[in-house]
Order: sequence, then C-alpha cells, then structure tokens
Amino acid sequence: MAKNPKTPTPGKPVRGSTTGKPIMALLDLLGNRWALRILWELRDAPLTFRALQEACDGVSPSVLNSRLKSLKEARFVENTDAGYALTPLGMELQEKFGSLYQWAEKWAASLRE
Amino acid sequence: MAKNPKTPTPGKPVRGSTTGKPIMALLDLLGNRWALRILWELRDAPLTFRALQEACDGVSPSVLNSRLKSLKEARFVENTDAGYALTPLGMELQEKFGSLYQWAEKWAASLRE
DNA sequence: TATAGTGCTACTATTTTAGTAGCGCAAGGA
DNA sequence: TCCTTGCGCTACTAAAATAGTAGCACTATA
Repeated sequence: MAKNPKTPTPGKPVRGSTTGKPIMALLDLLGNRWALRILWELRDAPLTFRALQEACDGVSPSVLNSRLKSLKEARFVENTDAGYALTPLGMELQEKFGSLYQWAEKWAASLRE
Repeated sequence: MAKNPKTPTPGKPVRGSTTGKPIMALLDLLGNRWALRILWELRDAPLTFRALQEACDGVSPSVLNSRLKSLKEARFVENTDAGYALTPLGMELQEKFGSLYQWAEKWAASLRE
C-alpha cells in the first residue's frame, strides 16, 4: 500500500504531540473531517467508493480517497470485493461509538430543554 | 452566550447533512480538529484556558477559543471558577471514549505485528 | 461497439487551522 | 500608587486542509 506521510501513526510524532502515544495518533486521525463519519457509514455493510461518497453527502473524492488511505493504513478499513469494509479492528472502534446514535438523540433532547 | 453560527447543532442542517439528525451534528462537531482532544484533556480535572492550550501542545488560541465556544454551546463544556470543565453531559460523552486509551495501545500493538 | 459503472487523479477556489503579537482586566506585592 | 504576573481572549497573516468540478483509465455488460 502506498504510504501516506500524513497518516497519524502510533510511535511517530503527530500534529500536536511529540510523544508518539497511540491515543494522540488516534485522536489526530479521528479528528480529520469525515473520518468518524466514514466509520459510521460503514457500520452495517461495505460500500463502494461512490456509494460511500454518496452516503457522506457528496464529500469530494480527493478528500474521501485521502481519508480512506489513512484508515486503510490504520487497518480500520480494507478494500474488499464488496467495496470498502470495516476490518475487525475497525469494527471494534466503531463499537466504541455504537451507542452514540441513541446518545446523540438524548443530547439533542437535553439541548431543547 | 454569543452564538457561533458554525457550531453544529441537532435539528439544523450541518456540513454534509441536511437531515438535522443529532448523530450528524455530533460527528460534525467532533470531527473538528482538537474537539476530541479537548474533551480528552479535560477528562480528569478542569483546566484554565492557558493550561488547556498547553495541554493541547500549543494549539493556537483562536482555534481553541472557537472550539470551546462550540463545546459550550453543545453543553459539553462549561467555564467554572476552576477553569474549563466537562459538564455532566460532557462527562458522559467522554466516558464513551473512556476505554479508548487502552484500546489505542492495543491498536498500536496490532499495527506492529 | 457503445454504455454504464467503477476507483480514482488533477486542478482551482474556499475555508480552516497554525503561528505570533498583544490588549484589557484582575490580583498581589513593593 | 505603580509594577509585575497571569488570565481570557482578539487580531492579523501564512500555511494547510477541504470543497467542488472535470474527466481519465479500467471493467463488465449489452
């Protein structure tokens, strides 16, 4: 796989942290726009590049491709026959956010109070 | 509080989604650089603006302030006498990521395989 | 041979973030 | 009273990320 020098990687300094601590690499990676959303959209089933682009409301292909590169290098996503899919590792991460949907509804409700 | 028109808010269209679904607003909000990191750095104790800036490895004050505005509007963060602190809502969200530190270590280990 | 769908790359325009300087305020000494 | 210190921030320019659009190369199917 072509290496993307911008992919936050544990063990290497990332934007905003020279320690190389995995958590910093992870937060940096997930803090890129669309990264969380992509994991979210892949939660149920694999999607092709274009289907994923559509699911992400027309995100530009250059950004999508760049993000997918990073997520692939991080081993959260892989390209299968059925399209882009979460790896077991990616599923674990996604599960950390699994209850987020319902929680977001609760959050929205509490903002309306 | 001064309204920041850019703060992703449930019920309103956000970047990349016109549905107003809370999960989309949440992902949009957390997808801004430093948002996740700020919640992370506040996990244990309140921090002053400058302490928080330092904890985030010198993030520029304009960005920090902008992000804090959004997090305050989202009611994840509030400004107390002791400095910026997570609200109960913010703590709940932070807890969703609570096991992330250890998980990130595991992730890093699996990348080294 | 055309048609449609795929995964992208290339390019410019716009927005976001980084980086630095410094203001106005409050508290605490000398 | 006049310094100094630390606070929350604003203002500004430079750099980087993202948006938006066009279209290429490839494959499969008709």
